[in-house]
Amino acid sequence: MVRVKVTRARIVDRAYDLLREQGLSTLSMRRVASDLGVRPGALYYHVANKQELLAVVATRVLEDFPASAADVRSAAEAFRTALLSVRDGAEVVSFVQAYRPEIVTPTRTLNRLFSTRLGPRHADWAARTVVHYVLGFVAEEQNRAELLHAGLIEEPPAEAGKPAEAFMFGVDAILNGLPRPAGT
Amino acid sequence: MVRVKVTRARIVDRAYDLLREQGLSTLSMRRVASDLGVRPGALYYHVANKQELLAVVATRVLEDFPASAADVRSAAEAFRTALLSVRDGAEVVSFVQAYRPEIVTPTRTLNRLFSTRLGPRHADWAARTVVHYVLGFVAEEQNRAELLHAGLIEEPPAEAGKPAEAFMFGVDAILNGLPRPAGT
DNA sequence: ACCTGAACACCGTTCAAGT
DNA sequence: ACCTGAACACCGTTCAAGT
Repeated sequence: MVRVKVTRARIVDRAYDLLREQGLSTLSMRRVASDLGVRPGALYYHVANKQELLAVVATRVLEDFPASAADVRSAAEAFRTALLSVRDGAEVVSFVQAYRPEIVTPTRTLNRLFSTRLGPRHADWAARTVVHYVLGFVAEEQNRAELLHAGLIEEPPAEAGKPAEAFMFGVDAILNGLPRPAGT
Repeated sequence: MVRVKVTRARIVDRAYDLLREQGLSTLSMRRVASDLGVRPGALYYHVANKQELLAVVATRVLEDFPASAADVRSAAEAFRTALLSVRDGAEVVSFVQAYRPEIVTPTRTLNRLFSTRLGPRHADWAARTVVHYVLGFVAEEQNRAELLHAGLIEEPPAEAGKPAEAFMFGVDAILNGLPRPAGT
């Protein structure tokens, strides 16, 4: 690559593109550095470490998530879409959620949506339930895609076809319970 | 360590103990080898690669999950307990779920439990919803614990105190819907 | 202020050669 | 059959020294 001036913004740009196109396994500090035509140590003048870089990248992954989603179903769907816009998006966001929870903006949006009908404690739990479900669902989708891409597996995603339908089934379950409810 | 004969079983034992005590970041092929007093390459005579090893370790993590859970709530709780019995348990199982889904036995147990009141398609989706939720929930718990242990974070788990209660709130939501239901 | 050079302490995996 | 020696192609991070 061309070796222009290295800036924090260019580091993040390159890291984001690397993640989008090649996935988490190719997103290394050394690779970002060499793509920018610079030695690995140079990056540490602009970012504290890899985790901080990942946190900023996660922010970008979630940046076109509509903060003003009208309802929980569409918020969940938009969250999944944002995660799928990048390879290994769920894994990155999942990690960042532990490291810097405030970066996972869908949690706040969901919290607000639930607050209209639940108390603060339950709204918080409900928001986190949806977030955990979405991250778990998409993580499996993407992990399988990566393994398939790496040739370490060959089956198509189990029952294939309609992951969007299976996904929404889970969201609806959280909201309204499973079809034909019955306790325990 | 003592350098007895290396066997597949001893490799798995050491890997499992390493995971339990030190977490995924210390579980390396080289570390397992040196603990067994052997060169890294020797392991590859007994296991194909690290992923296969992780799959076997995941089996052990889930081995005291009671296959005969009586209801979904206690199955979910037992699943979470099994994941928590080892550091980074959720991350390992989450990966293995994409690599070898059949190893994640709670999916089958849940499927069976749901089959008594749902058709096969919905029972499958319902089981996967619970599995995704549990993996997402525990992954956050454990990631935060690891970051805290590494000194990369210092807050206690957000609202602390009762993760078990928050966890069950989510399980109950999936089963019966949120408190005071209301579509979308 | 910003970057290089060079090191430190690691990875997973392969494979000829030894026993 | 099982393991060593040694390599290949990597990691993240630090830090004196240069400009």
